Amino acid sequence: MNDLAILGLLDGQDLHGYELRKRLGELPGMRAAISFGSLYPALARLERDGLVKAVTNRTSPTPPAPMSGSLAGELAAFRAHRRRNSGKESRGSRGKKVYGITEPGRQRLRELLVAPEVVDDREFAVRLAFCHRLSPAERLALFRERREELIRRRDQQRSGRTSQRHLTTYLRSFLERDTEATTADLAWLDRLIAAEQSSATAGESAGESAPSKPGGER
Amino acid sequence: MNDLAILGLLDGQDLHGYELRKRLGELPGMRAAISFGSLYPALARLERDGLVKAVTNRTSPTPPAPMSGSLAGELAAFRAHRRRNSGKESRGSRGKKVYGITEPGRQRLRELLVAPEVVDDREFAVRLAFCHRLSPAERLALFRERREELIRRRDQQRSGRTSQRHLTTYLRSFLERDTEATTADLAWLDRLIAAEQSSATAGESAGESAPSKPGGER
DNA sequence: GTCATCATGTAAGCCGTTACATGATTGC
DNA sequence: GCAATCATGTAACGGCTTACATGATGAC
Repeated sequence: MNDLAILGLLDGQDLHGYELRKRLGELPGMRAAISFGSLYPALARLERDGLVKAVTNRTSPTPPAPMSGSLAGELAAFRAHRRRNSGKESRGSRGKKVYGITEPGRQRLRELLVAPEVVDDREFAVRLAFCHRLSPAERLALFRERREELIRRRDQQRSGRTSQRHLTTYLRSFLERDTEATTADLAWLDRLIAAEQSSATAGESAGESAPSKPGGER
Repeated sequence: MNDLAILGLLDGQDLHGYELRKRLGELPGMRAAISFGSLYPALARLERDGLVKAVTNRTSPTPPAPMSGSLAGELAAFRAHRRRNSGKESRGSRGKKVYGITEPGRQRLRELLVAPEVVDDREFAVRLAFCHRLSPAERLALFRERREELIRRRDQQRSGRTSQRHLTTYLRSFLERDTEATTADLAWLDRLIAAEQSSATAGESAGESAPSKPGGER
């Protein structure tokens, strides 16, 4: 799941590890940000496999940081950089190691997005965050797979409630709420699928498969 | 979390590992049953620490298995048992190792139930399954802690939605549904807390702290 | 007598965490 | 200069999974 999230974020823009971790934490389904002890080795592995590569720290298309006019700081960093080693390696102007996704990385991202179902709810949330990289058909398949998982779960809850031996009131109440939540999730998913289908049909007649988003990428 | 679930289940009745695993899987919040490679070492550790102990396989107060009148089987098992070693060790009539909780184990269970908050949703579900072992005050504290966590989460969702950069429609839609779910969870929890408080008050006036269970003393 | 299931364990390996070590940058 | 924060890593450790090994029981 971490690989998926890392590649997904880097597909949007180049980032260095420290920043990447913050974004990872903001992603829905990634409640707690992963630790550096996990992130850096993961990045190293991805780089080794050629899925990401370190790039020079040219200003990103959409600079996320305030970049608060610290010209003096930039210059000092530049001097420091030259002091250490002049231009060798792909480290940015501040010693930050900025990563970008490669073409094999993008391919891998799509693979991970369409990979066989997983039961984990958080995994679905992460996939959803990057599913705009999929084709309409693949996206629909992802949604339908999720739908089947939720239906499976709801049925299990229903059958389980009757077969269950002596439940406490607390647990019974919880299970009711749980079923309710699953039902609501299912309704939401159905709306999502319906919207997707109609936009796919619209795209068909228009000759393009663009989601209903103005100013979409590309 | 596994320790909590194991101790909680054993507090209800004596069980052997194989059966325990099945029950663990049925517990809400324990979507996938843990593996044997995790369970047996855990049980060994708990036994070493004196929190559970192996007991002889006397018939449980509430026999869960069909116990389908296999008298011949029982006898054969008894013979097999005698063949191997006569009465040494606390193994039941079939080689099954049936565990029961000890007094220190019960104490540990209560410790785990009231232990400081965790963000994991599944952990709360497991605690809820066994919270009837807590005093009304402790239970209320558990609920309130959970409530604060949910409120924290909802506020974060609200602030996050505005600060978030370029969200895809998919993610935006998901976040809306997520907030909705959190709100509904919160409402449910509030009902639970209200019910708990009224039953506590009722118990107070009656001189006892009994939950609202029919058949309880006045 | 053989196969599925019940039942208990061990070993190797993956993946993630905490703790530690190091150094640059910036504000005061 | 000093502290806080940014930034990158390594090492030790823990927990869980898969795969493997073993054997009893019960159905046919």
